[in-house]
Order: sequence, then C-alpha cells, then structure tokens
Amino acid sequence: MTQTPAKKPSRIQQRNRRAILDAALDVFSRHGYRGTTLDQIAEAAGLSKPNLLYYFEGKEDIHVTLLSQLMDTWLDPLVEMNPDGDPVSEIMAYVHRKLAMAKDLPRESRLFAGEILQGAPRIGPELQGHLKPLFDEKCALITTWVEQGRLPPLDPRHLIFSIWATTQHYADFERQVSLLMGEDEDTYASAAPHLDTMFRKMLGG
Amino acid sequence: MTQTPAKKPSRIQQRNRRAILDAALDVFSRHGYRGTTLDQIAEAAGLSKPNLLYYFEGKEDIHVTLLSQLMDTWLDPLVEMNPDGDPVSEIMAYVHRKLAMAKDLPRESRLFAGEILQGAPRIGPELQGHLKPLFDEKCALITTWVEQGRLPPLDPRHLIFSIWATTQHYADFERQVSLLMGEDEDTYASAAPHLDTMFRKMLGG
DNA sequence: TCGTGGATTTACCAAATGGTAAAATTTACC
DNA sequence: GGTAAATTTTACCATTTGGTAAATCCACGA
Repeated sequence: MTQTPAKKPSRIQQRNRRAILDAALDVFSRHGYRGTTLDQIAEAAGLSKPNLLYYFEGKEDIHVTLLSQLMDTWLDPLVEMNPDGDPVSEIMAYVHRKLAMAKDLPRESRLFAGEILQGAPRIGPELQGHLKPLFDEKCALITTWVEQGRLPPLDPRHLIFSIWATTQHYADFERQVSLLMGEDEDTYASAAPHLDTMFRKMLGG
Repeated sequence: MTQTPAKKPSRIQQRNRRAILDAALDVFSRHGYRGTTLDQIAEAAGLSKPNLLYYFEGKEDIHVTLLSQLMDTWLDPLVEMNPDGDPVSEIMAYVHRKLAMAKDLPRESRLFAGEILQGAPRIGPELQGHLKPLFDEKCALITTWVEQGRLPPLDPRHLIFSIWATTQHYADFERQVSLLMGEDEDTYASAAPHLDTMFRKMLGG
C-alpha cells in the first residue's frame, strides 16, 4: 500500500492551506494560470514563497486543488434539480440558483471559465468523471418530462447550455457588463426578472 | 508633427505581418496573453523571434493590434441591425449572425473572451470608445420598438447580454460543449433552432 | 551590375519565475 | 524545561522569456 498516512492536519496546516487557496483563487481568477506567479499568491496569503511550497507541491498543485474542491460546489445547483418536482418550477429554480451563484461566487466562476476557455488542460478528466454523468442524467430527466408532455419539445442539452451561458455571463464578463450597465447599478437585480421571463416563456409551451 | 510617415508597406511587410497576426491569434486564443510566448508565435508564423520584433514593437503590440482589428468584425453583426426593419426579424437575424460568427471565428471569440475575463486590461478604452456607443444606440432602438408596442416589454440590455452569452458560449466553452455533446455531432446545427425558438418566444409577446 | 535600404539571423542579456537546500525558529508534547 | 517534530526563513539556482545590438543577407531600382 503506497497510501499517504494522512494524519489529521494541525491547526496551522488548516489555517495556512485555507489562506493559500483563498489567495490563489483571487489571483488565478484575475490573471489566469500562466498570468499568476507564486510570489503574488504568497504575498496575498501573507506567506513567503518557500513557505507556500511547504504546503503545496507546486503551482499546478494549488490550481488543481482549487478546481477540484470547487467542482462540487459548482455542480450542486444542478444536483438539486428534483425529478419529483414540477418541471417548470424545478428548472426555473435551477436558473435562479445558478444566477445567485454567479453573483456570490464570481471568482470561482471566472476560474472555471478560464480553465475551460483554454481547453481544460488541468481538469479535463474531472469534467469527464463528474460533470458528464450528471449532465447526462439531468438531460434524460428533462427528456422524460418532455415525453410526458409536461414541457414543450426542446433539446435539453441546449437548454442547459443556455442557462449556463446566460447566468455565468454576469460573472465571467463582469467587466464588460459593468462598463455597459454603469458601475453602480445592481446588475443582478434586473437580470433576474429578465432571465425568469425568458426561460419561463421557453418552458411555457 | 510627430506622425509616422507610414509609407505603403511592401509585399513582404504585408505577408509577414499577416502571418504573424494569424499565428498570434491562434496561440493567444489557445493559451491567453501571459500563457503565450513570442517563441511560440514566431514558430507558428515561420519566423525567428527577432524577426517578429522587426514587425511589431513587442508582445503587447501584437496583442493590441489583433484586438483592435477584430473589434470592427466583432461589432459588425450588431451594426447591421436595421432600425427600419421588422423588430423581431431584425433581432432574430442578429442572433443567427452572432451564432454564425461563433462558429466561423471561434479563435476570435476566445481571444476576446480571455481579454474580458481578465478585466480587459488592454482593450478597456476601445470598449468604451466603440462598443459602448453602439450598445447604447441599439438599446435605445429596441426601447423605441418596445414603446411602439412592436415588442413585448423587456430590458434591451439584458436581451443583448443573453444573445451574446448564448451564442459565444459555443465558441468560448467549446471544449466543455464538445465533451458533453460528443465530438462528432454538429453542435451548431442543433443550437440554431434551439436559440431561434428561445428568442422568438421571448420576443413573441 | 552595383549599391542601398529593407529584411533576417546570430549572439546575446537582464529580469522574472518556479523551485530547492539547509539553516533557523517555533510549536507541541512529555 | 527540554526535545523532537513541525514550520518558517535565508540564500540560492536553472530555466524561461521578452527584448536588443550588430552583423549579414538579399531584393530591387538606377
């Protein structure tokens, strides 16, 4: 057995690993993987660079750890879509959960966007392993809803893509959005009813 | 006057500048600004690195030149939206032009996406100067259409955001999309009717 | 064909960057 | 309080990378 013993981490370990990951999320999401330096992360975390590397094996290790940990949070809104609920309500609730996520976790959204944009070089397998099965499952669910006549005919895959695209847009392209909307306006407050109307009409029949 | 004389470029100048910009578009769109090296661009363009720098002042110069040249192409579909046409037809035509653009120019789409994602550090002014006025103009147009009762009440800004998001999604997140749809399937062929239905219902009243 | 200016290569360089070795310091536990 | 382990710092290093200087090559018009 070549398994790490994995003793429980000390208080210091916990605190510093958290600080590093939070700092790294901040920097990675703003500058991308290659645009981020270990020095930047170290400074943001309040540690020295060699001290970073005491907690993580290297830059890539930090990045992959972040992405992996985020994956669950990220997929959670979709997981919660309930097969026993009302189709329209379930999908609309999903839309609003996803929009709330873009609002509350914009750094996470941008981190993922950057990774996918560049071809998912470091989380491709994770996508295959976690996202794909969940996606297929929910597509099948929506398809049965359509077959039961509880939703109008539609392609569940593109529906989901549209939900992802429209909600994450506000986080991923925040710069552009705020530039066009005006800095002070509450973008999400007006986006919610718009998306609600749009998808409700789409599902209404 | 401190203006460059700007004699007409020689045949070699034209050929090489084109080759460099095309190579740079390829590499920048795949690896982002910081993830791209001059050596990569040089190799892709079939030139030596110092030779690159004979044609451009530096890495940033290449990047900015690319983005600036692309801006016009990028905004063109929106420019074409005709105030004198039928509102629904005009907007739907815009949706399809934008989708075609994502299909035909995915590298350009990803180049822009990467730049915006990181806060538009190099084309912020260009966005302000070109995109913003056009956006405001078209928003005003759509608003008059709504006021004339030719469109249902809606927020033109979020409508445009939704169009951008859903169409560019297929280029920017191509990796994820192809992973979830299956590599061989013609994604755009099935995306077109989906988006057509969705936005038509949105505009239908 | 010859000379000139444009184009290209060769040989570099300084700074940035990911990472390491080992000494020094702190912490936890007896 | 002492000691062993965990943590942090100091001092480095090799590679990568954007960029430059100067020599060389070459196309083209007179």
